Amino acid sequence: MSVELRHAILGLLAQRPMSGYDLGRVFQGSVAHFWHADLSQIYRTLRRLADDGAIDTQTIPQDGKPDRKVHSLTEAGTTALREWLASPLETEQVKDPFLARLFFVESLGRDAALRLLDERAAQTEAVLATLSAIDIPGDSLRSTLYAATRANGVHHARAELEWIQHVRQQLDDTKE
Amino acid sequence: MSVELRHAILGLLAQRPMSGYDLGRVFQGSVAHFWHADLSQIYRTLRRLADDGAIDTQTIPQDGKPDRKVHSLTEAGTTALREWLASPLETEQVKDPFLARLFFVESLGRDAALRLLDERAAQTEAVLATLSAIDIPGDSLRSTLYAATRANGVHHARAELEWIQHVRQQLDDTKE
DNA sequence: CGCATATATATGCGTCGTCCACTATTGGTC
DNA sequence: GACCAATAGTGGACGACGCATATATATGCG
Repeated sequence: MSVELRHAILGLLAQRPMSGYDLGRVFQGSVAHFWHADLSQIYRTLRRLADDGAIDTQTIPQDGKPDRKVHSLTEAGTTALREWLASPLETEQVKDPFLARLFFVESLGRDAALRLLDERAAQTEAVLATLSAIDIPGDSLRSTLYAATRANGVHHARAELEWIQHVRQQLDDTKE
Repeated sequence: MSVELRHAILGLLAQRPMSGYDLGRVFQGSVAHFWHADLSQIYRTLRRLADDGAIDTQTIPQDGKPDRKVHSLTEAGTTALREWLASPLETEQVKDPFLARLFFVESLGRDAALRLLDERAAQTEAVLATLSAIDIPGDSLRSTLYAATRANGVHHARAELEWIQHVRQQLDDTKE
């Protein structure tokens, strides 16, 4: 729930100072499998972080392009990040559009449910391929944890495929 | 993304006509493992569905309590539901606060990461216990699909626990 | 030459969603 | 008797978010 983008930005800036545009590329790239954010939202959040004194901004003039504003954590920002990291885990409120659809597809009958599962299986295979493609080098703590976030997706994708097989069997036993 | 609460409400009303308050209890209860919604949001969405002519409202006077407004699908509502169910699956944009935390907890060191995993494991065990507790009776298509939505949570909870074990081992091999 | 794309930041609009408060009554607990 | 929860619905405030658009320039493609 509570203002996660703020924390994600603090976390990224703790790793290295960056501009809003840089953050946008990171959210589109390396961390896209666990977080994403719109550029306009990033800039708005950066402004609020600056207002709260959590980040320092250094303006680097460039010719041709607009000024680069490189943001880095202040002491207050570092403290805020640590507080978030140390706070107890909230139980996440689930919203799973696919499961909702599977549940409600009942009104279209068994075959529609099976087709939906096929579609989901294909989608999951694609995700699995994407996540497996990259092998993360290095044995630093950071790269180990980064690899872990990707491995999480792999484990869940496999679980999803196994579950789909399970449901297919259940549906085969269901008359109608 | 796109206006899922509308569709979830259409789906529930297709199963049986209900009041907004009833919907609230369903979102807090039987479907809470894949969707939830605030009462005020439910009432607002019902109003918009009524404006769009997707639902019919029958007011049933009660003594003592406010009138019950029982909503049911119109033909237009049924069509809208079917269209949603038949539309192609969108690839869901992931936002996983836990994975974000795990990635950024790097700045607190290896022990903090291990503690976070412990917390997650406990949380996941609790979810697993809740989901496993209920055995769904019946072999109708609806109850099979409902059981499937719960089984999904079980499969993923187990995958999460396996993944945690995997990450613990990786961290043991990581110096620092 | 025009058009698309990348770099870089920012504003505005509208929706969605959460929290809180309020109305009104019945029934149960301390 | 006072307080709280459940039933049933309504309304406001506010934040988070996504999409479109604006600005300004450089490079590359056909």
